[in-house]
Amino acid sequence: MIDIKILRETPELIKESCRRRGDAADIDAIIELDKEYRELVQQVEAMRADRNRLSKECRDNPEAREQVKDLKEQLSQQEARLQELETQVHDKLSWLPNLLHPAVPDGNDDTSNIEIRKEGVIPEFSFKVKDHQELGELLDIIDTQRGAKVAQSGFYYWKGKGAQLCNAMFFWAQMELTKRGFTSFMTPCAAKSQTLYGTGYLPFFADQTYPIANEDLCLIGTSEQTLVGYHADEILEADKLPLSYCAFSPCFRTESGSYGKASRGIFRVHQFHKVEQIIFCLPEESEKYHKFCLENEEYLLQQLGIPYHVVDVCVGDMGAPGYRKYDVEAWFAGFGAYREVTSNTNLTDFQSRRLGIRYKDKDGNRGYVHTISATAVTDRVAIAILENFQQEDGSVIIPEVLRPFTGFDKIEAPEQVK
RNA sequence: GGAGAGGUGGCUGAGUGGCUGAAAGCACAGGUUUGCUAAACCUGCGUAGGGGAAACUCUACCGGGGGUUCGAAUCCCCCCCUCUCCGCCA
Repeated sequence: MIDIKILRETPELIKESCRRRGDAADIDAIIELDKEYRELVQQVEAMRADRNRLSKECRDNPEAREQVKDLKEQLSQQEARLQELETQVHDKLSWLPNLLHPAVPDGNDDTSNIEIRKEGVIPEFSFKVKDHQELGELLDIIDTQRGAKVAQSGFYYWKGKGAQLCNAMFFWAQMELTKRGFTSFMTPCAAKSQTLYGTGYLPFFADQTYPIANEDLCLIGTSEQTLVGYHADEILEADKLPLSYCAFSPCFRTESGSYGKASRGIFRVHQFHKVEQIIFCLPEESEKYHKFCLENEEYLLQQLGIPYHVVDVCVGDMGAPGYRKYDVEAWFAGFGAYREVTSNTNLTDFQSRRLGIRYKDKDGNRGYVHTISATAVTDRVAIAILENFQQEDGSVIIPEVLRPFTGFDKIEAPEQVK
């Protein structure tokens, strides 16, 4: 949610952000509505003051009662109009995207993202590489057929050593994050619409969510929703900040409108799994912690031995709630390209304002905290492991850091292939 | 699923029609006392919005919504949530 004061005092900031994002919101119309609202508020409050004053006289002066009755009738009409205006302004404000960091690149889609750095050595193979779908079938560790049979196309099974690999990776990532000061969570996998609204998923990504029939609940699209919502309507002690939380959860997304986009294998699916990093911090520190989360993402990939590059995400590829975003794209030998595995967004006060998450310092100063939302690892990282560490016979070498958790160092190819 | 209890400020908790934006305690902030810590005592202390240079003042808020009334935390209706007990169950 944009601070309405910015709208009143420096609307050009918001216009500029909307212009760069290609958002056609009519800012002047909102300002007009707000102006009308504020004028009416003054009127209504003056009338209420009169009403209250007269009411106090009523006990001793029965004549005042008639006056108050008249006044109340006028007042209720104005109050109805006021309510209407308030709702309109609020609805329009809900749709406004966040401001933009000045350095965010222009552009309409991911082709305009700017590579910041490249790490790791891209593996070379002396044989024809397989993609994860092929490997998954060959090794009997990914089953999309039965995922579709049991649930729907877009759902899948990890099986055997594939499942063990994922469990190991997700557990390891959480251990690494707790070493870096994160508190681990397991969260609800459903959240009410208010929580989704507060985190900015509604109204912007309404078509991406799975609602639960007959309930005011949706399956979570990410544990960001439940972790950020955790502190809704709370005032946090400034000297306890930052709060760093991580969680493992399934993530459910309808992916409506993205059919055909790199749909082979399990790269884009209706349910994936993720370890998430969330930080609540003071506004002046959000850039620092935004970078901190990026360091964590990179550290994890480095430890796994996966080559990647970091991109500065352009306006067109960034969601409305984002102020600045870095994506990490890992190398996928099967695709022969870098593809997104993690993303890291500084949401500034966009979520905290909607959710009412504030801080208070020793001097009694209050404000809205900033939130950072960043991926740590997802199934896609496991896919990158399969594709990058495959051997000629289709077997896959497990990264060393995961071996204490998998209990094996290789996913063997079946006998007939050898 | 059945039965009961309850939702008041950062927390605990009074409060059944106007003097209650809300007692008291805790916590917190400032001060006095003190060799240090502790304790004691005094003072202050809800949130949001509007007006004002300020003092101050106005409006709203006691789970949410509606109603009765000149006036509601308090009375009525609907909804939501939490807790306890019973049943069922991972």
